[in-house]
Amino acid sequence: MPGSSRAPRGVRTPQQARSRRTRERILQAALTCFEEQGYDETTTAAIARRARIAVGTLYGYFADKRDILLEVLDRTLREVADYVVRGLDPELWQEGDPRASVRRLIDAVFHARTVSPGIQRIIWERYFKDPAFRQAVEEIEQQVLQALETLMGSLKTQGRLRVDDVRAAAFLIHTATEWTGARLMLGDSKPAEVDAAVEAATDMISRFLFRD
Amino acid sequence: MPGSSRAPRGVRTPQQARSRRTRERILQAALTCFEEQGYDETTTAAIARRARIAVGTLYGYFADKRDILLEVLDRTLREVADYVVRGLDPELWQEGDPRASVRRLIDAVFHARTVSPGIQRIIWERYFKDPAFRQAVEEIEQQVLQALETLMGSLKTQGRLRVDDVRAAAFLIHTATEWTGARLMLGDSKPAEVDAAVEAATDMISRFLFRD
Amino acid sequence: MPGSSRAPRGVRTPQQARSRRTRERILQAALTCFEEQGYDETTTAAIARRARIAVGTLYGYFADKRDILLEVLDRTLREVADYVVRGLDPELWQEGDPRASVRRLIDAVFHARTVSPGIQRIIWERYFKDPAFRQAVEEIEQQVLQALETLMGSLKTQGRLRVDDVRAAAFLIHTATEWTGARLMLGDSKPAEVDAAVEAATDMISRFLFRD
Amino acid sequence: MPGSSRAPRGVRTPQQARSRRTRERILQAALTCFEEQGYDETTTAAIARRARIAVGTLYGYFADKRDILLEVLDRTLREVADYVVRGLDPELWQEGDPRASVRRLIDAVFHARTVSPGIQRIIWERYFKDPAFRQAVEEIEQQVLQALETLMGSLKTQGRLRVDDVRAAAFLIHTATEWTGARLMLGDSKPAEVDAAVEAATDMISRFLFRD
DNA sequence: GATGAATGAGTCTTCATTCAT
DNA sequence: CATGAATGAAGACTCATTCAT
Repeated sequence: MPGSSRAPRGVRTPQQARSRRTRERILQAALTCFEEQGYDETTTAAIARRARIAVGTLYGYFADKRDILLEVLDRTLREVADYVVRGLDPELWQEGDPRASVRRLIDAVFHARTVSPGIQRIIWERYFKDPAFRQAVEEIEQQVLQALETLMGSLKTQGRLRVDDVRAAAFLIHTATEWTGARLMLGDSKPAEVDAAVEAATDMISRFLFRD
Repeated sequence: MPGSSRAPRGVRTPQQARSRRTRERILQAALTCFEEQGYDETTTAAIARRARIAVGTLYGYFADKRDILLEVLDRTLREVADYVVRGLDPELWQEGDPRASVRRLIDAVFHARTVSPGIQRIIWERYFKDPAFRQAVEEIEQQVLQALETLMGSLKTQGRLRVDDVRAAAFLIHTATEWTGARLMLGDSKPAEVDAAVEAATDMISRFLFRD
Repeated sequence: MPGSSRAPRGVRTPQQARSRRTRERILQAALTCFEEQGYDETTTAAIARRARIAVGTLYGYFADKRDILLEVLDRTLREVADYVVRGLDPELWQEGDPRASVRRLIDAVFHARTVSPGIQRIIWERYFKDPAFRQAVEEIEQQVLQALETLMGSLKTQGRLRVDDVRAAAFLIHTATEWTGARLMLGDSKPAEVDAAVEAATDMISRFLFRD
Repeated sequence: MPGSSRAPRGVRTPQQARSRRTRERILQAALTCFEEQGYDETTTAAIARRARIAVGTLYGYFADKRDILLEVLDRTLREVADYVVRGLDPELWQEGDPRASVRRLIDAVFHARTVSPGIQRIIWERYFKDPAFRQAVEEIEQQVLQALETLMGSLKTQGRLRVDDVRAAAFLIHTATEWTGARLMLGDSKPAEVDAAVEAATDMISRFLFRD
């Protein structure tokens, strides 16, 4: 949790009800502003205005603008990760067509991009720029990777997987689908392109994981 | 060519030798600055200083700072694309182990990340932020996609490919390896991770394209 | 007494014991903060934190931050003045070498600088900036001047003094030694410089006051 | 020269005529603002307004507000020091009443306080607050001390001085008169007090230096 | 009386861009 | 064409003080 691991200056840790509500309002306002205008384009004044508080109040809850972003991203990333992880329920992979399961995974990854797309664009924007963001992203990504790895591990035990390095495979699958999904969902692609890519990705990953 | 598609104010098409040399000096200086410090962190004054010209002179050759970046990126992207395309020579795929060819492709894509890594980070940073950049990137990417498609097309004609939608496959392969490579080469990954990913990617794409 | 000459809004005269104790805690906290960080650098929040009270509580006891300083200075000045006045006990001047007595005086003035040096620096800092401070300083200084004058008056009556204007002499001696002491004790002088200055000052004032 | 020993960011070193004039205008404007309102009370915007330039221009010539002050003080200090040094011409001390010479010195020191009194107040204000200022002050003070020392050295050679440690005596005399003068001239003293102090100081220093 | 969250005016500083010389 | 001084809008952040609870 980025926002609470630091506590510079007089950053209040919310304990009272009103305090917590204010903090929430700030984050909500920031989310909206960042989503609509991007990070650099959003001023602290704009966030404050939207949250209907004074600028100074912001600084009672967050060290600086970047600190707010860090927490907004953190939340968004969690939401996105949860979205994907939910699609990895091992039960869903036990029976039936493996290809259908792969397809479901890919759909999940792609659709996860529709959660706060503006924020997700900011994530790409900061990824190589700010090591702290990269770390935050990777930390949460671990959840997804872990789930993928666990799932694949159990499939492998059952002899249903043809993959050797499960860890590397999980990383590769996630990375490949993540960026493909991002480009298609956050850019300005046509639905047909998206469908074709989903289809191809399903093939690619199915063949990668399973024997025909 | 992003720089020449616009013609703001007094932007002249360089015709004289000195003019061309000055333009080159600016781009070279900008490249170095961007590479070392990033786009936002580079001031126009810094570029001018490094190019040993006056700030005002910049604006005789480029409409604004973004315009310089656009051209620097354009060049870098071309270089990167060439690097990859060179590894796609159909001759190399005609004979021998298909897996080795795939491996060569992946190596090429990964190693292409070592060309001006700072600039490439900027590309990721601007990709979703500025449509013009996205367009520039995609325009040049077409070269790679085209080459991939051509290559795969000929393989398919020879019945060596199990892929249906060649276009989608090309896109998918490129996208997947591009981002995987970027993360591993531009972030701070360990060599072992890189090797494992290359290995896994080779498997994935080989199985995607070829029957065992 | 600077703190009580004004009576803003809800400033209460402390009557209950707890009240008095809180007031004391604030002053003590402020003293420490000012001493360690200077006046401008100390925030009201820092004082409150150190006093383990809420910021708002400060304003129940003092009109504003400056008011707190005024009282802290007042106390420090009194302490410093007492220190010096104690060294002016007429008895000590009655007998023995007059030069030794002068020396004792100078030592006292110099050593008085070691009392809350940080606060004393603030006094110099505000002296010309805020008339109220200047007045406070001069008011307390009167004690020292008075003592000096009384002492010198009695010496003069005994015919041991060659000075005409006792009042002006007292002022001059005090002023001269005060600033010389401040520079040497509050700045970053070497002990040797201090000793040399004390020696010279002893000579100067002895010769000023007494016939050889 | 404090202002020129640093050159952070794009601080222009004035080489062209216009540049030099702008720099001068900034310093002049700053001098006036500081003199009238004090340092903290003067905003960079106010200086720019008075100099009839844009705020940004300030930062082309000075690293920050403090840097401007540093140079303004430097100039003022030089002026003040020159004023005093001029009164120390050894010729004036060769003949005639030594007491008259001392009196002239004291008059010089006191009157030097009338040069930019507002700026001088700032010097006292920053003296203990900012080591860089203290150093600047002491550096220039050396000129005065040097002149005093030289003068006293030659008087001593002639056997006209009863002082042993000439260096310490110079420091003491300067310090004592400086602060006495400052208090009387920069504070709000009455002329009578000033006169009495000058008279007493003349006595004190004459007796210190010369045998009756 | 105490609390501490909220206030918001006020500051310095940056930097892409322009334009007189 | 080049120069580089000048521009000035813009933005992040601080902190003494207030006031609802």
